[in-house]
Amino acid sequence: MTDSSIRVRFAPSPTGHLHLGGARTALFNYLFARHHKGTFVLRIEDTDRERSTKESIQAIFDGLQWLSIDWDEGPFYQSERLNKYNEISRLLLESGKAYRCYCTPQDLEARRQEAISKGLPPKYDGRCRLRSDNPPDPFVIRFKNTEVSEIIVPDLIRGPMSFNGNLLDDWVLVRSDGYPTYNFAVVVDDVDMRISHVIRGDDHINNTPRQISLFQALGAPLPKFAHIPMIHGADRAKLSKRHGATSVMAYKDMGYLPHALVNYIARLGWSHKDQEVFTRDELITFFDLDKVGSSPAVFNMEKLLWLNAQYIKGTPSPELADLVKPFLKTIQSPIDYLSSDSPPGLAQIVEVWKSRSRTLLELAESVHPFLDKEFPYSEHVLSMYLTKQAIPLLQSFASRFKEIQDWNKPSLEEAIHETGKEFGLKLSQLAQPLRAALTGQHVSPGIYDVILLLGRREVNHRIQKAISMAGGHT
RNA sequence: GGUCCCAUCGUCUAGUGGCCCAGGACGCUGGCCUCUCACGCCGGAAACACGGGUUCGAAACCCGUUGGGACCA
Repeated sequence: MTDSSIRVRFAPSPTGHLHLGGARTALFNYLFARHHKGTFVLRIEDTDRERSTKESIQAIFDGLQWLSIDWDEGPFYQSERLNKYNEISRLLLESGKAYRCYCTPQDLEARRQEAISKGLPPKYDGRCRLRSDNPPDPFVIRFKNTEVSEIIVPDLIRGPMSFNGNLLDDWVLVRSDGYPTYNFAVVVDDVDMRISHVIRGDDHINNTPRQISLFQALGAPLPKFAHIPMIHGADRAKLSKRHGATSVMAYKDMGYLPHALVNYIARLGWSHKDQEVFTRDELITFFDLDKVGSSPAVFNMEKLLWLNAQYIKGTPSPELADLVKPFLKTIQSPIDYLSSDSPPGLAQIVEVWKSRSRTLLELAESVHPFLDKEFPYSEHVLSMYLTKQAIPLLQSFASRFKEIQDWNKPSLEEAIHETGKEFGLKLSQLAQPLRAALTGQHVSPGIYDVILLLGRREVNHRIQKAISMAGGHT
């Protein structure tokens, strides 16, 4: 059941990757459509032949798909709708609402400079308006703008915005190569696709008065406008490449979960009471334009990281194991287990690490020593724990572990406890050298988890190796 | 330069004239938990850009200033 009156669109130009700002615009359109049971249209604005690429179109699809932002109609390509624009421009020409202009770019530029030097606004003077001849020279088609003193842009987010109508000129609808200009194609399509709400970045605000006058010339009903604020970098300028990763897919590669990213960008400019974490259904249920703010937001990686950690913790370990697989480093020397030790599954290893990882990349890094006999020892571990003094302790662990019949937590606890008694050391003084020997790091999950995961044979190997490293170190 | 937009803790935000000497979240920080590190839990520091109005009352409404941003060229 869709309410046919609500129709929105996401209309990216395929001139690069899908960036965070675009993704959020897409998301807001998507959420608005889903919330109101309307229709979400995807339209590719590829009339800029120089800059539009097939790769960019694919990048948009990939990004939206990864974020699970699906659309109902399209993708429509403006490059395939040239006939439509021609038809409309011909209609406009015939009804006298547009005219051919034969002024050359050079003339225009000269007149523009002149106007600027006289302190006048550099608008087209309309000199071709009255031309009735139709020479075979190149021409553009201009909109015959009817001057009004004021144009009001009604906006759902900011309220009415007032523009000085005298500053609008007879702008170009169709270029000399027959291609529509951005403002022309947008309006033709929004009318044709019966778009009810135009939700887009506020970098389009200044285009809106022109578009409104075209809607009116076309006798089409005005859609409702909602200009959402930009996402800025830390320097408060519009997010761009120099702010680092802005491509949605870069976040995939960095080990972010798509729902965490969606959750994060949803909360940039929009809020629902004090809630921070939302399921997709909650987003759809709670989202509406009246809760979208009007001031720009600064992108903050720390908060995204926190949200991602929340989502990682909340993901069932078997599922997380599948997600982390593409991030796993190549295993040089797989751990071999005794037949009595059942090799742990990736999910079990992930389980003990997921509250300690903020990204899948971190998770993969952490998990690696549990899959590979080859793992690095940190400097800190080498100098602090794998020293000559640690050798007797490690030897004691080795021999006590050898005695253990059933390789389980109670037996291990007892063995470690006995070792502690022997050396007069507390658990905290025992666990660190052992952890160092077993993982090469001074932080890890609980020591019993580590021991159980590695299995009897590997634990013994690692202790022996640590002993020899300690002997050769100092 | 012109046009337009924006302005609550460092950051994301709640706040729609009295519930606000401003609430939540990230980050920072003190503590608890504890074999380490996380997680979790409890606490803390931290903001209404400024100046005028309007009003019995202003973070909220109006005007101006300042600051930031976007678009156009």
